[in-house]
Order: sequence, then structure tokens, then C-alpha cells
Amino acid sequence: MTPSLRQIRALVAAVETGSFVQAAARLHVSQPALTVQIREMEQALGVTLFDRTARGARPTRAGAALAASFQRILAELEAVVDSAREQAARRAGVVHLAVLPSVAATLLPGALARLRAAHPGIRVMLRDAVARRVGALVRAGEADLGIGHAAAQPEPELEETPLFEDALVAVLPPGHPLAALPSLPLAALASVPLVLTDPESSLRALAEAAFAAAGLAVPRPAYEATYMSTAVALVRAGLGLALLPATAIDLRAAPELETRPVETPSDGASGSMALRRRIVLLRRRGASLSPAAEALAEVLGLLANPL
Amino acid sequence: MTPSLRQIRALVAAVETGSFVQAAARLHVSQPALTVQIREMEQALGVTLFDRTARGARPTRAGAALAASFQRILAELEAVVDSAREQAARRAGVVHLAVLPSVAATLLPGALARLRAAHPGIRVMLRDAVARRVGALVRAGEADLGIGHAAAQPEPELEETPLFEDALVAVLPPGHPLAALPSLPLAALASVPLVLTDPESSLRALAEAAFAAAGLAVPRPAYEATYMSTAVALVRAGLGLALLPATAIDLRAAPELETRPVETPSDGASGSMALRRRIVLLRRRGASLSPAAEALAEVLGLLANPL
DNA sequence: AAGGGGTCATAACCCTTTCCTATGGGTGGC
DNA sequence: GCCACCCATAGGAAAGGGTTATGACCCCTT
Repeated sequence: MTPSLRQIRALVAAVETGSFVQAAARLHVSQPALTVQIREMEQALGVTLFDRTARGARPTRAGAALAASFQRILAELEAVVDSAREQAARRAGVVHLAVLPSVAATLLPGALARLRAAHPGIRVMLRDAVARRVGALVRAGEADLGIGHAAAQPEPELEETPLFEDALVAVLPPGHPLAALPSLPLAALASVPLVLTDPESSLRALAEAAFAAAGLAVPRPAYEATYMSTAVALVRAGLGLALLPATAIDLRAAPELETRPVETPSDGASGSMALRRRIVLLRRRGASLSPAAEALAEVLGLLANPL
Repeated sequence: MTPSLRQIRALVAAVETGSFVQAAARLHVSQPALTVQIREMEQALGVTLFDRTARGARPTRAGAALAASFQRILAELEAVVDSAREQAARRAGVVHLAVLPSVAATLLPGALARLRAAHPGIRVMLRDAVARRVGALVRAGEADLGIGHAAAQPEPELEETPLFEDALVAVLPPGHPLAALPSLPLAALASVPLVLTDPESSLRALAEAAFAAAGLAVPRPAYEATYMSTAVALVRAGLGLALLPATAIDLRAAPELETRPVETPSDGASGSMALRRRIVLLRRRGASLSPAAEALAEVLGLLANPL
């Protein structure tokens, strides 16, 4: 039988004060209560912890050594508990967040800055991943929160909170003839060289579905690029137009490029397909959020109305 | 309020098993008891530790983190307690021992070897010191046991257990005329060059008291040596006879030297002074000995009848 | 030498905490 | 749709811990 916390605290106090009376006072109990605790611990351990004298209790070597160890353990315990409390109070904590790279590169930094301003103690472990992996990370509990797409069919394990809609826009090189138009009909894109993402990506699937829904032939891209930076570079080199998420394009990196919204026929009606993604906040259904994660979720909710 | 050990163990078990039912079984309590412990800890800390579902309780991040810390602390606690128990069982432990250099160099090694044979886990922290300092160390509790002299007047704080008597013997160079005698009367030493220890030492006082008690003039030593090795070297060089404790002389280091007992007139009667020291085991009165120290004391008691 | 003030130990009683049994609500699997 | 499993709740029972009162002992003082 390991001693109880009461016994541990009794030993530490008695060794430090060198007196059962003073130790009892420090622990706000009566002297007999403390005496009993010490005696029972001695019996349980089979160790004499004190030499009782008329003017106090002097710890034996074993008692002093044990008290030192106990004190260290108590300090660790206090530290651990305090830390847990701090995290509960949102003064500290860690959140694991999985994010689409496009959002991570553009809108997220501002949100994290606001989080830091509101809760400086919270650390965010960021992981960027494609949409499928974001969902998997949240489902597995490796991420507390995820920023991904609205799923085509509802997933029972994931709970979605809409953040904003991310339209696909056409990215044009300077001086391109289509840049004269304020917005581009989808049909206009069917006949020009296009830079699309790789066939496995959700963006590619979204684009192809939009063409199909509009009754247009699914375009064969002139180039396929996995990374946004590659696609932008191809456009800048005049090799075609790109269809990219509006929020994913960092125009500071390519200020000379033009972007135009894309019109789909009878946008939003059945039989057509909007060229936009619904970006959602993902969390695991039934899993409670840590206070730190809640704080982050609050801030991320502001992505719906970016400042 | 820090959580109780019960609560801590409940959390660890519940996180490890992922189920309140299994955790309760491991801790040999009912499931409601464990549920209550967890709930009260959550309230006390203000932290949600588990997400309750229909097929188990899944720890939150905070719960998992806290459980990991608690588990480490529990392991430390077990280790500390086990160590204390081991020491109580004499399987381990540390004893601080203060010893006269003469005893430390001659009889002690054998005693320590016997201790090691009987209790291999016990470590002895050895400190050699002059008689006065041996007493001081034991009195201050810096040494659990001491090997020193019987005090002239009884010291209230120290308890003495006789170990053996250590006679002063004359040490002679090879071929010395007095070596023809089987034992030397004290008077014979009054007229030859003597090597004595320094005036502050207890050995010197003992020798001088013996001469005075025998009605002889207190001899003026030809040389004074603080260390035994010096005295022996002086004798070997033919510079005089030395009066040294029999047990302190390591004859292996000087095999050619002769030793002779010294006779004091009416040895043991009043008015005379035996040329011997009573070597005693010292402990602090009222201080209980650790089991390891008791084991050492038992072995040291055998010094009275060396094997 | 005796008494007073300090210490720790013991005993009897009480109370707060904790536990157990019984039961209910809810959710997946057959 | 029912059964099996899990966790939550409630009320009575057991136990551990606490307090007060008292005793024995020692030191220091008078």
C-alpha cells in the first residue's frame, strides 16, 4: 500500500517543521490527527520516520530522505495541476489544427494573429494537408480542428461549420484578350488553353463537374500543376489561363496578373454547378473541444466575415 | 484543491483502458465509484477530461495529457516508496560512519567486508577523523555511528558500546638492545629517545598521563610525528622508540620492526595508568538507527572478538 | 525538588467521504 | 426492434479521518 496524499503531506510538514504540533497547525488539523497519519505510514512502510523526543520529533535519516522525495513529487503534482487549470482558463494550451494549404497561406495568418492577441498563451500546432487528409486527421483525433471542404455526402463522424465560400476565378496573364471582359462565362474557357490542377485533386474534380453540368465538354488542360505557385508561374509565362480558388492566390507574389470571376449558367440552379468551394470548419462529432481549441474555433468563425 | 490519489489513479486507469467499466475493474471498485471520482476531478479542475460516448469514454486532449503526467508521478511515488521499504528490509541503505584513522586503516576493512557479505545493498559513507571530531560528527547527526575513544567524563548525548581495548606498544628498530626483553617496563622507556605524537593528540596525553601516574618524569620526545607512517619511519631509521596503538601499526608495511608490550606498574590499580585506549562504538542517544546502521553496528560489535 | 509548559501518544466519539447496489438513459449491433 | 453495452444518478451502508479530552514524559524554572 502506497501512502495517501494526506500522509505524504503530513510527513513533509513534520520534517520541515521538526514538530508534530507545528506541522499539524500548518496543515490545519489537530495534532493527534497528524500523529496518527505518521504512525500509520510508518507501519505501512515498516520504516521508523521520526525519533520522538520530549521537545519535538526529529526525523530519522529515512524520514528525511523520504520527505525530500515526497516534497519533490508534491511539487510536480502541483505544477501539473496548475498547468491543467491554466489551460482550462484559456491562458495556455495547445491546439492541433489541420488546414488546406490554400487557406493556410492566405487567410489563416490573420486569424492566428487575432488568436494570439486574445490568448497569448495558446500555441497552435499547424499542419497543412489536402482536403481528404484534413478530414482524416480530424477523424483520427490527431487534429482538434480542421479547415476543409464541405463533404459531398455527409460524414457521420465529422461536424461541419461553414466558414466562407471560395469561388474559383480565372487567372489571366497581362494583356490577355479575355481580360477585357469584367467576368468570364464558363463557355469562354472551353476554347482556351487551361492550367488545371492534377487529376486527383478536389479542385480538378470541381472544375470538371462544372463544365459537365453546363453541358460543355470537359476540357483537356494544357498543363497540370500540383502547386499554386507552379500554376501562377505558368499563367504568367502566357501558357494559359488557370482556374484557382480566389483566396488561394497571393496577388502580392504576382501583381501583374489579372483575375476574373467565372459565370456558370443559371448559377445555383439545379443542373448547373457553381464554381465554388464551401470552406468549412471541421471537428469530430461527439468530441469536446479543449478551451484552447474553442478559442481558436471562435476566431476561425470570423473567417466568414474577414476583417 | 489538488486531486486525491484515488482520483489520480482513476484518471490514469480510465485513460489507459478507454473505458470506465474496465478502469473500475482494474481498480477493484464499482463503475459508479469511478465515475464519481472522475466527475469530481473534472469539476475541481474545471477541465473536461473525457468525451462520454455510448461505447466508451474517450479522453480529451487535456485528459490524455494529464493522465500521462499523473502516470509519471505515480511511478515516481512507487519507486520512492519501494526504495524506502527496501532500506527498511536492510536490502539497501546508506550508513554514515565516522572512524578513528587507526581503526579505519586496520580493523575496519574486514568488518566492512563482512557487512558487504551479509547485506550487499548497504553502502557505507566512511569518514576518518580524530577522536574529538568523531564525537562531534555523531553528536551532530552527520554520522550515524562513530568509532572513537571512551570519553573521560560521560557525555550525555553519546552512547558508548565497548568494542575492544587498544594497548600502546613500544615499536623498536631491529637489533635494539631493549628488543631482548619480552616486555618493556615503562621505566625503561624514560631514558631512551622516544617518538611520540604531537602534543595535542589524545595518544600523547595518554602516554604522558601514564608516565606521570607511574611517578616518572614526563619524557621529552626526541621527535614528534602526527602521522603513524612518519613515526614508523623514524623508528625504522633508528631515531628512537615509538609508543603507538597496537592496532594502528600495520606491520606489513614495516615487517622488520619489533613491537613489545609496555608494563605499567601495578597495572589497573589506582594510582597507575594503563597504557591503553578503550575503543567504543558511539551513537547519538535517543536517535534510532536506520536498519542499515543497525546492520553495521552488529558487524562492528564483532570487532570486540576479531575473527 | 517540585511544578509548569512544552512535546507526542492514546482513546472515544462523530462526521464527512467514499463505496456499493439498484436503476435509468442512450447508442450501436444483430 | 431488441439486446447488449456503457455511462449517469440516487440512496443507504461502510470506513476512514477528524476533534476533543486526557495521559505520559521531559526539560526548564523556581
